[in-house]
Amino acid sequence: MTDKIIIADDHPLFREGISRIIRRIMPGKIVEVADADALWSEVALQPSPTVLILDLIFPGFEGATSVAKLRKSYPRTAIIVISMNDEKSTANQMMDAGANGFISKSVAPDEMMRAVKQIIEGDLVRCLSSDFANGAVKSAPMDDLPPRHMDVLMRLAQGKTNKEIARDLDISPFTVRAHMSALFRNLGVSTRSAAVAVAAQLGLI
Amino acid sequence: MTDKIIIADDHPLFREGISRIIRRIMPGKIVEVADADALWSEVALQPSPTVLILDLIFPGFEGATSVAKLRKSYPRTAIIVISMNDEKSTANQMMDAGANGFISKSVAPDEMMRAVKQIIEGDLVRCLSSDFANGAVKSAPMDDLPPRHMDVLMRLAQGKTNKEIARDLDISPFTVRAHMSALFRNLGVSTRSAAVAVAAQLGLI
DNA sequence: TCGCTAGTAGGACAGATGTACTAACTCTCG
DNA sequence: CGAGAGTTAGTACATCTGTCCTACTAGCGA
Repeated sequence: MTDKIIIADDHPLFREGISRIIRRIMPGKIVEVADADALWSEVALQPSPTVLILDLIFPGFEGATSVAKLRKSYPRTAIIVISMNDEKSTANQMMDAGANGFISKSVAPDEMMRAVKQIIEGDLVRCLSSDFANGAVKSAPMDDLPPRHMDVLMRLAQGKTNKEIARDLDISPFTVRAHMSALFRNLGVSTRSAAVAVAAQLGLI
Repeated sequence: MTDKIIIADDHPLFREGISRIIRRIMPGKIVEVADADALWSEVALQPSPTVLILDLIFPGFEGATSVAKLRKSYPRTAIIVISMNDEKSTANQMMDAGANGFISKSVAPDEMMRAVKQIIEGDLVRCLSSDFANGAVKSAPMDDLPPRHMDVLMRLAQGKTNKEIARDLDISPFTVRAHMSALFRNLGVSTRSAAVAVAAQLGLI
C-alpha cells in the first residue's frame, strides 16, 4: 500500500518545499491542503494519513487543541507541526498535545529533512533554529563535486546531449562521456534522468 | 553582465522556492541572505542588485523605513516585498515607501512567478491572495497532463528506463515509448533529461 | 454518428547512451 | 619521489532512445 501524507499550510511555496522534502525521504500520495476545512475533510477520508504536517498558524487551525483532536482520531499517525514560531515553549506545548515533532521554518532544508525523517522513523524531534549556531546561509550539499562534473551536470540538467555539452565546453564528446560516467558513479545513479532528478533534489538546478 | 539578485528571507525553504522561481524567469547571480545585517553588507557591495526580494518580517528589518532607505540607495533596483501579510494597506504602505511590488506568500507559485516577472519588466504590481477568488489549493501548472503521462514522468524522474517503467505500470515498453514521445511533445522537450529538468522546475518532483 | 482524445501495441531505423577497457598529462599531498 | 585524483581522448560493444509509421479500442461531446 502507498502511504498517505497530508501537508496543511496556507503558503503554496512552503507546501511545495515541504512536499519536495517528503518526496525525497518517502514515497506516497501527498495531499496538500490550504485551510482547516480542507484539512478536516481530508483526514475524514480513508485511509487515515501516515504523516500529517501542519502549519501551526493557518486559517481555522487552533494550535494545541486541534493537534490533540487529531492525535485522538489518529493514534498511529506521525503528526509534525511546522511553524514560523521558533520558541521552545511552543514546541513543548505541541509535543504535549500529541505531536511527534515540532520543526521551525527557520531551519535549513536539509535539517528539516533530517528531522522529518527521524520523526517518520518513530522518534520525537524538536528542531529549532536556536538549536543550531548557524547564522549564515547553509551551503548546498555536493559543492565537492569536481568542477568539470558540475559543468556537465548543469548542461545535462538542461537536457543537452553529450555532443552538445562537448561543443559547450569545447572538449571531445568522448571526454564528456567519461565525465558523465564518473558523475554517475559520484551520484550513485546510472541514467541521465536519475542524475537530473538528484541534481534537482539537491537544489542544483 | 550578469544580474545580481538578492533574496532576503529568514526561512530557508522559502528562499529556496523564491530562488527557483527567479531562476525560471531570469538568469543571474542569486544571493541569499537570512538577516538584515547580511542584507546591509550585501547591498553595500558592487555591483548594486538588479532585483531585491525582501521578506517584510525578518530579523532586523524595519518595514517601510528600510524599504525607503533601500530605494534611496538603489533608485534603479526592482524592490519586491514578499510577506505573510495579506492586507492591501500593508501593500500600499510598501509601494509608497518605494517598493516596485508587493506579493503575499499566500498566492500560488505560478501567480508569484507571474508577478515577479511583471515587476522585473518594470510594472508596479500588488499581488494578494484576496485578489484571487481561490480558497482552494491551486493546482500545479500541469495537472492537465494526461494521467498516464504523469505516471511515466514520475518514473522518468526516478531515472527509470522505459523497460522498468513498463514493468511498473504493467504495460508494454512500446506503449511507454509512445507515452514518452507524447509527453515530450507536451513539455516541449526532446530528451528525457530535459523532461526531468522541466518537471523539477514545475515542482512535480 | 462523427470526430477527437487517450491508451494500447508493434515495426523499422538512426542515433545516443553507458560500460569497460587503455593511455596520456597535470596537479597536489604525503 | 610516488600515489592518487582530475582531465583529456580514444576504441569496442551492447543496449537504449526517440521518431515516424500503422492499427485497434474505449469514451466523450457535438
